[in-house]
Amino acid sequence: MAGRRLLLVDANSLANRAFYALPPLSTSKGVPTNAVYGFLTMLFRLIDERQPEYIICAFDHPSPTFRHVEFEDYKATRAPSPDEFKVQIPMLKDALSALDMAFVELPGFEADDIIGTLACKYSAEGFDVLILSGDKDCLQLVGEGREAILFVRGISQHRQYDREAVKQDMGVWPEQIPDFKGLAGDQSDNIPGVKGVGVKTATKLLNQYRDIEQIYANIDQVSPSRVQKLLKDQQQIAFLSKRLATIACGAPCHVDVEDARWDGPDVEKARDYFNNMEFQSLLRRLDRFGEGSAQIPAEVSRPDAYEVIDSEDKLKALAGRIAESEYMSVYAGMSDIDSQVSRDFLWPQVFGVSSGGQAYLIDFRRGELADPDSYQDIMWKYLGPVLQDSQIKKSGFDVKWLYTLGFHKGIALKGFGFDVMVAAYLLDPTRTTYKLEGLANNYLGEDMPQSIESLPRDQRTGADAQKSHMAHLALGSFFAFKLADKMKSDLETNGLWTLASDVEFPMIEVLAAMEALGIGIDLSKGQELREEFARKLAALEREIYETAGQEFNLSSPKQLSYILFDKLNLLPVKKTKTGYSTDAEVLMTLSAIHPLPEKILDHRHYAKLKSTYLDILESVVNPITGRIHSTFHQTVTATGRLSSSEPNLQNIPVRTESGKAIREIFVPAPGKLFLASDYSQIELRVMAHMSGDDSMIEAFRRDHDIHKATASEMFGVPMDKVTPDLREKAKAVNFGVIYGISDFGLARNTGVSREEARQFIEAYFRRYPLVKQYMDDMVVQARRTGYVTTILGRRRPIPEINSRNRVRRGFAERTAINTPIQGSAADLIKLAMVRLYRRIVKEGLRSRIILQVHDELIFETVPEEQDYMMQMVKEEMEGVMELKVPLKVDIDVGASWADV
DNA sequence: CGGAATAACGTG
DNA sequence: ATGCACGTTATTCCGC
Repeated sequence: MAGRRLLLVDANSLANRAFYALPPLSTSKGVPTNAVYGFLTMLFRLIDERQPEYIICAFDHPSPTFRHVEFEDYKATRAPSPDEFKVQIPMLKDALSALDMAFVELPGFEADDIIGTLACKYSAEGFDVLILSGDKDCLQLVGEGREAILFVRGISQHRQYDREAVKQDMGVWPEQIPDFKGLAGDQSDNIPGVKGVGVKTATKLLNQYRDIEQIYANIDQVSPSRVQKLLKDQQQIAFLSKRLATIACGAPCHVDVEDARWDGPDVEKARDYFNNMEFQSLLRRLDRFGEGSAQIPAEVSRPDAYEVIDSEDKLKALAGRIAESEYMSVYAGMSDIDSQVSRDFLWPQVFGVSSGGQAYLIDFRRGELADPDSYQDIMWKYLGPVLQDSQIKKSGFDVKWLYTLGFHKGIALKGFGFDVMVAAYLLDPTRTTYKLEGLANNYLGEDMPQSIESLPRDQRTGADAQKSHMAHLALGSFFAFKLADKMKSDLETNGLWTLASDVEFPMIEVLAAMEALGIGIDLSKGQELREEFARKLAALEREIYETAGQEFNLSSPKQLSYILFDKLNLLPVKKTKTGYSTDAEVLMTLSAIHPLPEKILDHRHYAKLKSTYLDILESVVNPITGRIHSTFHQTVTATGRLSSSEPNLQNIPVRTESGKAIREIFVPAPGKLFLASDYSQIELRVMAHMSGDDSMIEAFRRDHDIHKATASEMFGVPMDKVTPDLREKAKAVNFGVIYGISDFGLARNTGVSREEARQFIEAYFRRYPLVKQYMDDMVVQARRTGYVTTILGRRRPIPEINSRNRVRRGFAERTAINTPIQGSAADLIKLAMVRLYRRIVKEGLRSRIILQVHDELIFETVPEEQDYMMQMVKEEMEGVMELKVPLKVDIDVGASWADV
């Protein structure tokens, strides 16, 4: 039985998180407000979700704590808070007063201690205690009747912790955390810990012995002996560290919980306060407090709280209800695990729809609708009109799939204004998966019924799994609806709403259209080429076996390694994790002293092209359309680029002759043409713009060959005296700079000495000083805010930027330099695609976008539109945004992909 | 036998 | 230690 809910808030840590997670918001008079605003946003979110009856906010007291008395260096490594933060603490207390919320502070104690004391006391009295904080310190308080909720990654996501979750995350149980810090220390609080004992050792020890006391009681059995000695030598420090890390549960803090009962804000006072602080969105939210959670029926979170639609009558009635409510949310998951629906363009047989606060499961697998030949017609007959009615506002999860199905039927869906999957990607493009259940947990703190895919293989059969999956699909539409509401405000607070509504959401339809149309393929030409490659490979294989003196598996690096380095005694060039490397670079080096490596390279080249692009042709050609329908993924890359798969059409060969032969297989439909348009040097142009470097901007404005111009600058020679060799070197530096290169990397790539490479880079930055400045700025921005942004405000978190590990930090720094460049280029081409798509639709053109390859668009067009398209596409792409440098687009038309 | 890890290589 | 972002292939390895 659930007790009364008490929410304990670590106000300082939450405000601190808000301060660093949000941009420096301020009132029109310049008073900083981001910490207060973020704090309230997070608090309100929790109140919405958990509806606590009692709320107490705890503040750190500015006086020294008992920990400072015991250990004067406590928290000594911590930088003092900036003034912009400090001034917001009193403001925050005013805010709480205005909201009629209780808060406490206590001389000599930190907020943690107050929370610990109250948490222990009231959980013992039968309250359900919820601890809200911005850092992990509070996790040690989790236990029977005490849960913690931590905000992670900015202010938009949070995670709830019970005992199990703490163990999973930290490796030890909550009550062991002080022991853990006693051993491993805590850099952020300057708790020393036992020197020489790290996270791993501490976890191991504590899983073996319950706590530090037990460890020392059995100290002679502790192994290895190195650890035993460290522990013996530093016993005092270990115990001191544990005391410092232990949150007090006996602070002299006397709060009567009844004084902390919270029945909602004093709306008048709160309105005045929010007006003063210019918190527009919170003002709007204020009105919602009165309504409570009435808009969301409580029973919908029960797995059976949905209505099954399994007859034509019910479907008809549902369509009517949707039309009346003017709002719907859709969630189509796989109806079963091995379903081929995506490949055959069939509407799923089971899917969830939600409208007017009610969840529905439309089920075409049983009852009178269960006819595989007609169910789609029935589906479109009743739902087609609502899906095409732009007046009925829609949201959903992974809407692109539905768009694709619609397009395949020749139907254009209308009214979709929000996609939860894409929104989640914008809020955090570095997630590995975007599954609805994970998002519901992270952003709403709610658990969904499990989908069949999320169950282990051996549990996927059976009635329970089916039941759960059906509930997942039906309620999924409702969770998508709730998430859309929540995420919209998250997007707004993070400055991502324009990007979402102007680019990414409209992009969904563009991609769906591309996928549905696909690209034409000359299968017989493909088979010919495949046979030709097979013949070449067979010949090479014979030669190789002869040269090597034996047969072996050519595609096994391990066996090749034996041949090269053991049998032929060639000298290894570099190592991999498991042995000697045989990659192209190594083979290139070795080809100077032996004939075999070059043949291997040749073989690898043909083998790669044949297996990756030719052997799979039949399996990826759709039997109905006869074309290849790749999937374009909008939520995969960390930078904002698209990716493509099944097959990947973004890495079709182009650099070699035999590679180009593969491009000839891709052909326009009869009577049509390909038109290709690519941005010239878009990343360098973006870098010139963002850095504001005059010399580089000037070079682009004069339309100079940029690598030549760079060579001229770097080597101090006139443009007409730049040799091809100097140009190549400058080109390598130009590319290297975009990636955050080192002298070592440049040397390895160009073949010059490291010292020479260092001089190149130095010369480069001397001539383009603002480029250097820009790179430094990106790293600083990442360090300060934890993320970097692109031209349209797309964000990428860079969590490792402050890592103590040099290698990780190095990667993070290069990522911080590269992402704004690569990501801004992605922004620009996506915006251009949306505009081009709209123009094509509006002007009724017969041309279509069929592919995007990062800086290049491929269209299928007709001869009558060729001239217009060439001019129009160029104009839209070059004019997509006014930068400090012109954008330049090259356009070509041809009868195959190889021709353009 | 199936899945994960590894090495290699195609593209921008 | 050592240049960014991806997806696909074949082999090898591990555990059932």
